[in-house]
Amino acid sequence: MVKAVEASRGYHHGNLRDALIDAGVDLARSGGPNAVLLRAVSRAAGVSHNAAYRHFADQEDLLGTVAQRCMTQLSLLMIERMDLVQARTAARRARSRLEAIGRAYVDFALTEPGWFRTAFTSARPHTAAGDVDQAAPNPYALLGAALDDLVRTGVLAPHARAGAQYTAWSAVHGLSSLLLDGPLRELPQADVARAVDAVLAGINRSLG
Amino acid sequence: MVKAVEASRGYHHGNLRDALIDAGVDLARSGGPNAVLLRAVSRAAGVSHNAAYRHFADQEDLLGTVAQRCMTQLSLLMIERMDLVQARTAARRARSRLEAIGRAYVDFALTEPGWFRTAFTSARPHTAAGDVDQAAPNPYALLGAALDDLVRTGVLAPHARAGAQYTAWSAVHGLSSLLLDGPLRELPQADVARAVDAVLAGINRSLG
DNA sequence: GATGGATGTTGACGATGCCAACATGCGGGT
DNA sequence: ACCCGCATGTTGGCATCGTCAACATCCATC
Repeated sequence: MVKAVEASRGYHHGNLRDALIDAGVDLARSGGPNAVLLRAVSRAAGVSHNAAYRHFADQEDLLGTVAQRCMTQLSLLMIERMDLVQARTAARRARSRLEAIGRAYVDFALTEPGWFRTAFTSARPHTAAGDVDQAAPNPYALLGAALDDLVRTGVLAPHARAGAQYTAWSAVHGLSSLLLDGPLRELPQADVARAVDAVLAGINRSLG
Repeated sequence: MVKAVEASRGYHHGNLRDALIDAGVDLARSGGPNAVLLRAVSRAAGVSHNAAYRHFADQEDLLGTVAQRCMTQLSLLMIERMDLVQARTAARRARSRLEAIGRAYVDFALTEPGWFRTAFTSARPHTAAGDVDQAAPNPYALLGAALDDLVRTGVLAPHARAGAQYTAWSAVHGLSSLLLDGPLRELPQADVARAVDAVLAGINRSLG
C-alpha cells in the first residue's frame, strides 16, 4: 500500500509527524505561535510528551514547520480569490488579480489572526536547511506572478517591476499588521474597509 | 526633594516599578518579547520573584508596559532624524521630513529588532485602561504631523490626507516587518537599501 | 525467526507564572 | 511622639513547560 493514512493506534503511531503538525496548526489557529507547545501537540495527538522529539529537534523546529503550513493557508486563500477574478481585457484582469490577492492577504490576517501571527513569528529562518516543501505555494511567489502578468500586459514597465514588488508587499503586509497588532487595532469596520481601499488604490497608483 | 532616584536598598526598594520596567526594556532589547519574564526582571532588579505582582497584574501587563516604552524609543529616533532635516522651501522640508521619518522607522526595526518586535507584540490592547502615558510621543502621531505639514505646504491635497496616512504607515511598517521577519529577512545589504528607496519613493509618488 | 535501529514511554530536573500566607516598615491620624 | 494600617517585599508551594537520559516496543531486514 502507499501509506497508512489512518493512524494505527498501537505502540507506534504510524503517522505521528503529520499528526503533530496538524495539532500544531490547530493550536496556532486559536492561540497563535505561543500556543504551539510541544506537550500540547503531543497531548492532542494522543501520544506521550517527548514523542515529538523523534520528529523535531526542539519546540522552535516544530513551530517553524507549523509556520510554513500557516503560510500555505494564506497562499490557498490568495489563489482562491485570484481564481474568482473575471475581466474583459488581459490588462484589467491582471490589475484585478493583484487587487484580489492584496485583499485576500488582509482578509486572512483579520479572519485568521492566529495563523497570520504564527506565519510571521519568524523565531528562526524557518527556511531551515533541509525539507522545505518546495511544492507548497508561497504568498510572495504569487504576488510576484501577479506582477509578472502586469508587465506582460503592459500595465507595468519592466524596469519598475522590482520596486513595485517591494512596494506592494510592504503595503499589504504592513496594513495587515497594523490592523491586527498596531494602532489600527480597534478601528471600526467601516474605517477598516476604507483603509484597505486606500492602500490598494495607492498600490495601483504607484504602478503608474 | 523631588523623588528618590537612587533606589534605597532596604526592605522596600523605593522605585521598584520603574526598575522592573527598565529591566524589561533591557531584556526586550536583546531577546524580544519572549525574554520579558516576570522572574527575570525581578532578578535584574535585585528583588525576589513575586515582588512584581505589587506593580503589575501579570506578565502580560508588564509586557504591555515595556512595549509602550519600546514604542517611545522608536519615536525618539524618528524625532531625532526629523530634526536633522534641512531644506530651502517649506514644501521640500516637509517632504524630506516624511522621508526621514520613514527611514528612521525601518532603521529602528533593523538595528533594534528586539525592541521593534516587542513594540508590536500586541498580546493585548496595551493601550489598556488607565495610565497610558499621554505625554510620550507616538510614532503614528509623528507620521500624522508630518502629513499635516505636507497638507499645510500644499504638497498633499487635503482630501487625500486620510488615505495617504494609511498608505504611508502601511508601507513603512510592512517593509520593516518583511525585512525583519518576512521573506526579505536575509536580503543582502545593498538590496535592502534599494528596497527602502523603492518603498519611500513609492510613498512620495502616491502623495501626488 | 532473530536482531538492530527507528519510534514511543517513563521519570526527572530546572525554569516559569501565579496563588497564599507571612514579614516589614512608611506615613498618617491621634 | 506614638501607634497602627496598608502598601510593599518575601517565602514557599503548585502546575506547566522544555529538555535530557534511560528504558520499552516493534518493524524491517538478513
